[in-house]
Amino acid sequence: MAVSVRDVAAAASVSVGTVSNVLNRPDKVAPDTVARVLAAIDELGFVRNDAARQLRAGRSRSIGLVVLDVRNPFFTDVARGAEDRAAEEGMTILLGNSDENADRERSYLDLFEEQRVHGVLISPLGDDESRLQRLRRRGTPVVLVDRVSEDGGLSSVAVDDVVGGELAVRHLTGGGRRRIAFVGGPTSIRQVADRLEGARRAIAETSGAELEVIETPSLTVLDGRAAGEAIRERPAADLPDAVFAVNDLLAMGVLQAFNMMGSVRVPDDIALIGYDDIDFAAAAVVPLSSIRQPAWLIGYTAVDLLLKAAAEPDRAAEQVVFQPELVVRDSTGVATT
Amino acid sequence: MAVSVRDVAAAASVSVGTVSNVLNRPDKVAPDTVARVLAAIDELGFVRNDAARQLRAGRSRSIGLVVLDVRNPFFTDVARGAEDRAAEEGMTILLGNSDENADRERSYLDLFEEQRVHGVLISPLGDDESRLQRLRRRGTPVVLVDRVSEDGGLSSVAVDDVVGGELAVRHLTGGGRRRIAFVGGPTSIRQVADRLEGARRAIAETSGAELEVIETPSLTVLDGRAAGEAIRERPAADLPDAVFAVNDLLAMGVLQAFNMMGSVRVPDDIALIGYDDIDFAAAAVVPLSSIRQPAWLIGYTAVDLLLKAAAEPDRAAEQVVFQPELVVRDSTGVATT
DNA sequence: CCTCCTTCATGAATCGTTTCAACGATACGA
DNA sequence: TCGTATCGTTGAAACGATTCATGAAGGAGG
Repeated sequence: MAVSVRDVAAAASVSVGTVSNVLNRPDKVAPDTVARVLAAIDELGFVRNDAARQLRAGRSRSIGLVVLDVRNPFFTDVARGAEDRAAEEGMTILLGNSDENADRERSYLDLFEEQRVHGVLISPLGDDESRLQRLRRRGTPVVLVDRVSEDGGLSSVAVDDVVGGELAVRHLTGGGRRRIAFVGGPTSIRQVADRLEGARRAIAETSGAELEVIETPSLTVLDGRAAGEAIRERPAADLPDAVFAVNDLLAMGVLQAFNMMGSVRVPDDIALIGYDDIDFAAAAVVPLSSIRQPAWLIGYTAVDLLLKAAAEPDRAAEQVVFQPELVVRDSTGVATT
Repeated sequence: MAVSVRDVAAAASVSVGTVSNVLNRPDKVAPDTVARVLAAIDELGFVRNDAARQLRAGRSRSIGLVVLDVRNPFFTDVARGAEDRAAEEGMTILLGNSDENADRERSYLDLFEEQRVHGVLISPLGDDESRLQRLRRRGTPVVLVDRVSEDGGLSSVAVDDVVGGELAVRHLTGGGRRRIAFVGGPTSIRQVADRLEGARRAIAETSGAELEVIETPSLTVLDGRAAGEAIRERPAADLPDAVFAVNDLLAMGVLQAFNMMGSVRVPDDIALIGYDDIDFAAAAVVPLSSIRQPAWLIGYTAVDLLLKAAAEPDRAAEQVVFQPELVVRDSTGVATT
């Protein structure tokens, strides 16, 4: 049933070595031999067996990518960037979705290690890098995505989330807002903690400004909606005058909650800013101000780093940090009433 | 560097065969031998080489899944269902995103075939099943997802899209709407064509009802928004009184366009219904009526069929068809003015 | 005519795991 | 005491592609 190089070799009356050469270094083989082998391949319907290839090569030609949430467009954009860079080298991305769940994260790492992937890109859940360090020691390059290494032991490609948080809140205070609610969580996720830290710094530099933290269980539209509803229910005197949502998904949820009863107007009553600048953000009912991160570029660069690390195993860990950018839209605009 | 069963065997003073048995059939090995081998594995940090395993086994323990759009929550739900069923068998899902692009679809199929995946689940782009038929003839089971096989040659798990289209439009006409716009495309995608067919049938049974088809280049929020804007610009006399969007992403886009200027009220001026019933639908500014499909179950069932087909290669192709369900929310509700 | 290159092709060895026929040891029943 | 199960273990063969040392054939230069 299965057609192997051996069968192709027989059909083309050459040796298996020659078939392999046709496949991998056609220039080293006489043109008419190439043609003959190709014809045999075509006729027999030969398809390379990747497992055998990998076994021989020692490493697979895939790169594992573990993200926190596939449904977040930010991560699909990162994945796309990674895929594009990998494709340039004829490699593939294996996408794993940890869904902010430690067990799932671990099982993907185990899987990738058994697969002898070329390397692992990961947007990790907690702060424990020991598992990743071990992986790296054993010879699998690891690059942190959207997150800086705690102790600099691992390479990373990230955006400065503290600066991002500062940008967001400074924009709000600059627009005259003073009672700011930070919506996001869990704070065990580094990105959340950093953006909060940035928010605090921006608050500290404005007299009279205060920050209220509303922690959410995770970073989805539904959590945002719940948070938004909780805010909406408050007595008017208790309302914040601005909300900084730690990502756009949450922000969209908050916006939906505010809009639902028409009770809270954005930006008139409450200004709203998100983070990530996903496509949906611009297309929201009230176009959403946000902090843009170069998602595609992050993925692209991460693979780049990974390939370099794979080529020179002794290379020191390298940190690439991009700067976030404020994108102003209606949701933090001048009151339109 | 690399630790193999051979090293483990040496460290535990047993044969390689025994190590393999400990890994795969621990009950066939004496308890203290198991312990000794496990200790050696742990000490040496042995990790199975999946490539070698696969090579020996002839097939990988992964299942390839090609979807039209990873960003569509419907497909991530399908993927999740597939993943859950696969996990029950200790298998893995390889997720490929064709992005409605034939080249990408083809390259994923090639990749999966080289990987000797256990089978392929695919939500195919066009109507050409020959590539898939060939794959199947060569021994890789194929199951169509969210789509019925043209000639019954391939197994499939789908939802009756014609019925779904009928349900949607009948609901609109039942609410008194007569000038209905169908938004969706390209019609080369079977799901789109079928839902349109259903819409036409429902129109035919209502006197005075008419259907206008507004074709979109693809099925994204942005396309929906563009279509919505085009409708909004029309003179009032030319407006439809209902829109059936072929999926929720489009519907959300249409809704955003309608809301943006406040010029078109949903459902007062125009009723709107989508398809898929994604989470966002319920959470939209105007909660969206939609046609629910059992996404998770589709994925789960598809893997189930695949596994059966893999177990008995001569099994006849099997078609599973689920029925769609109408979910009524505000967007088609009674006018609230 | 001989030597030295270059170009092509060969086929055995290799990667790491699993499988399976075979075997030694121990126990059991007759 | 002698078969005969049963249990645990062994080690070689196999999976299929790639690599690489080896060598054959042909051409150029002297």
